[in-house]
Amino acid sequence: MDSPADTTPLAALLAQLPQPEPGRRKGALHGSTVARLRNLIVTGALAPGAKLNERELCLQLGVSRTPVREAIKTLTQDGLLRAMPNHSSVVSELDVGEIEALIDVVSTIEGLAGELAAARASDEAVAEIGMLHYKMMLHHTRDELPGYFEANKAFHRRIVELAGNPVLLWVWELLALRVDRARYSSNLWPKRWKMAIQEHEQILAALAAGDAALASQRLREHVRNGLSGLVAALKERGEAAARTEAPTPSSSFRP
Amino acid sequence: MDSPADTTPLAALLAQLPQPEPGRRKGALHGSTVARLRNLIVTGALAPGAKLNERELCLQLGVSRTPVREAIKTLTQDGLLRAMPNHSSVVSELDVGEIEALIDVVSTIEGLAGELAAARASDEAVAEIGMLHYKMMLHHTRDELPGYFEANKAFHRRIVELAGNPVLLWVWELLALRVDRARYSSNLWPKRWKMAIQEHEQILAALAAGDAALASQRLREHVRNGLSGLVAALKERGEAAARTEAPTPSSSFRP
DNA sequence: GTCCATATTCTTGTATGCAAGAATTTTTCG
DNA sequence: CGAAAAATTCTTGCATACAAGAATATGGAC
Repeated sequence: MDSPADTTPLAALLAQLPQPEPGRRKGALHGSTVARLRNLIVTGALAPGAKLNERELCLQLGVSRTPVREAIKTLTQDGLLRAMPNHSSVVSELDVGEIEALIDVVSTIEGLAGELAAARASDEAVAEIGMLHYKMMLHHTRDELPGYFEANKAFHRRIVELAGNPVLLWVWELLALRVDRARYSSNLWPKRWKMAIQEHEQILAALAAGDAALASQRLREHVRNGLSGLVAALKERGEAAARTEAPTPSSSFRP
Repeated sequence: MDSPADTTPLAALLAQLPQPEPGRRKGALHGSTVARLRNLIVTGALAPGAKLNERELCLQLGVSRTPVREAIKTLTQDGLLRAMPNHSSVVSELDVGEIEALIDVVSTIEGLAGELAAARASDEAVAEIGMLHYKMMLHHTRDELPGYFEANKAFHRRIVELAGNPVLLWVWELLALRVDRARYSSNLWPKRWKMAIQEHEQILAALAAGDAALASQRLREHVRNGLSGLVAALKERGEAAARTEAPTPSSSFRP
């Protein structure tokens, strides 16, 4: 029955795909499985709405169902998957409404981070954050989008860390997952990157001056502006896709 | 006599122990196990610092290791447990520092909720929240502490729901877990309950007036006051406990 | 040919087995 | 008698087996 290649295309993929680790120690599978599966979702390799077949994932990831199921549970809690009992888990939809909801929450959280961070910002910390800012600009000049995203995220993260509030950092990281996913889903250079760089510099200035209210306000608005731009880009792209796409049988109506 | 034993000693024990649910349908074990274990932690039946032995928990909860392990993973993500690879999970310490960190975050989140809710508050919604407020007062007059906590939480939750932002509600629920745990750990009537009731009424007034800025500020301060009082009570009690006894943390508890 | 009932297959939920690493006890040597 | 080392036991991490429910295919009646 199991003739070569054709019957099990997954098995072929299996051999090429990155196995967990050759020198796998014992307690490492859960964490790495979560990370790899999360990456598949955040980067869009697993598209929103995709059904997750556990057995298939086991083959893809080269592990048994136990760590896969644990990872699914974890990512469901993080809001990246949706689960219904006795049904396959599904990659949660990335609707614009959720990103709009994110705007208020993330901007508020980062505003708080700026407020707390400004009160504790040493010269060294400000210099470090400034370094991340310049790193981001460097990636921009090189036209390296992933590096740009990464440095931008590090810039924000460092400010949240500087706030010195572990609960705040915890919440921020949960939110950052969804923000990352939204960014990847557009995979576009922010139209307002020039403005963003200016805003970063103003945030740095407020932090350096220890002006909590100003840092808070500027971070809040910077985040709001950035995510709003993202929403606009997604809406644009969504409309473009709707125009060009083949006619869908069921729910086709015109605005 | 329990002579045979060797083959399946657990099976015999399982029959007597409280089963999760007689009419157990298939997909229900994970959720109920999480809920029961979480309850043990939040209420303090599993004390901070207690080590969780999976096999023991299986016996106590009457399920196999799989759902128990899933529940442990879930609660670890929620911050109620701490896990180290190849070691038993431990109920996370409820240190005052974390509650102090919670103050900034929860007050900010609820402040945002108040702001958004005020803009959307219908008369009906305000009336419903007012009802919850009176329910809380009723429980106070009856000296029913759990009911008081519950109604208080419902009051706050309803406002967050009213904000109409699912991400905000998600974050609030995660934070509320930790707040609940802190409250249970004191298990005391708030000293400032009278003030709290006044503040609730002022919040209601701001919501009814649709004054977003005022509702936001009042909620923020109300939450900050309440949690600060909780911290004060815990510090007081911690000092009292340190004076009188040398407690021994243990993993054993009684059903 | 279509629709409904039934049977088969597939997928998830739960339990259990086995091995690696940690904890504990026992043994051995100074 | 004490301490280090070895062995036993215990606990977790991962894999797999089995069962219940859902999805899909098959067959029959109209």
